[in-house]
Amino acid sequence: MQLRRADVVAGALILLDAEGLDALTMRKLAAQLGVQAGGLYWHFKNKSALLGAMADEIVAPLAAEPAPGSWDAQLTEFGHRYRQALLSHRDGARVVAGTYVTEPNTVRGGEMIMRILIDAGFPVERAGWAIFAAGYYVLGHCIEEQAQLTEGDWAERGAGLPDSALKEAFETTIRARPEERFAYGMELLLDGMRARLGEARP
Amino acid sequence: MQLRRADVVAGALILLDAEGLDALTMRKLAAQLGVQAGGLYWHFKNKSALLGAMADEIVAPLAAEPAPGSWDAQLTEFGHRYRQALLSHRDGARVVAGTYVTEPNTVRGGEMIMRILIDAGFPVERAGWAIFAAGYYVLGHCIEEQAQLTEGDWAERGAGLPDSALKEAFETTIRARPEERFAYGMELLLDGMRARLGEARP
DNA sequence: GTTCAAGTTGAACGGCGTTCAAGTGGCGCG
DNA sequence: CGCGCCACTTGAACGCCGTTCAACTTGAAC
Repeated sequence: MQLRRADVVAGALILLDAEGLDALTMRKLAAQLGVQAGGLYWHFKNKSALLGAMADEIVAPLAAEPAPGSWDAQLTEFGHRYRQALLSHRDGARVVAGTYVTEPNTVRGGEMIMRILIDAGFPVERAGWAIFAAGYYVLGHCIEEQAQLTEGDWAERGAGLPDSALKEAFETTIRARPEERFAYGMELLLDGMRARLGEARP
Repeated sequence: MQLRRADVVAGALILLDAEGLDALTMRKLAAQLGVQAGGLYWHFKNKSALLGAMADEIVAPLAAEPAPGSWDAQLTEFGHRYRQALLSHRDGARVVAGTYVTEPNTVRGGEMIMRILIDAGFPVERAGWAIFAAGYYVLGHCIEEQAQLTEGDWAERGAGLPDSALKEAFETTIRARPEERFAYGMELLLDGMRARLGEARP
């Protein structure tokens, strides 16, 4: 029974969910697929190409059309879809952050969201900047959200802090409902975009 | 001649600047310090503790008092200081992103910026959320900025894209003056914070 | 049934982080 | 001044990693 490229990616995502990114090894993946490690290099030129294919798979939901509505509602929906996609696999955010892909889903998603902002009235350049900014925010937020799941030692980290507003903020922040916290940051950026659009200086 | 903890960190930062994060190896660092690799483990329990100490050193400029002024001017200044600190060492942003530190400079910087937002009228929780959001943005932006320096292959990446608004945005975005692009994203977030403060629903 | 490319093996290479018993050197104390 | 001790270093090993490559096997097309 021979492997296809897609089988390797699927197997890699299963292993990722089971053991996390740090334990995702070419040898372990090969073993799970019933194959020797070297054989994987026929399908992917190296590990990072494999991770790129995994990232594109993770991000696949972004290639779907957004629901009709105002540009800011669509952008919000997009942000939440992005977050959900990243959270749908263990360490998904780190996988996506570590690769720079020009594969189909990533590209389609990017085009979709660009169109939303351009139609709303942003010049191409500003639309690009705003999307990159939002992308950094979502990725950073999700990386931290997933780090919390993996290591149970956030309390320990907080314990290293002296008493201060920082400590209080740290503790309430990491205990907050992540969904709500995520939406807040998203709204901050959206307020900024709305303000600039309203004043015709986007 | 024996080593001190601080000598190890200093040597590590020199090696980082010379060869980048991926080539920062315990063996290479030891060689540069005129020592065997195992010896480093007397000073740091493992590599990630060393990276944590490096991160705190990189971020040291954030422990300084901000110049007097309005809260939003101070926050802007802080963001730019953060960016400059990250850019001041090769791969500095990746080093800082990969660690979670409770060391002195990191803590002092965090307390400083919390105070700015709280004095401006944000409830502690919202101040924390806003700062985390801004932090993700700065880190993400700088990681990308530094990736550009290291690999000269952005053009090649763009070439993989089909013609579209995305391609145009991609190309103009990555060629833009990074300082200007950075400031734009920063302003987006600040607009959001100002809006929420003005309407008394922070 | 033969052919031939697609796919796999198995072994090796060099490098990594980390551990640890054994050694050494500098410093304070008597 | 000399001694002892402990902070620091050695040197070698362990187990893991990504990657390479010549040799082998398979399976489908003719």
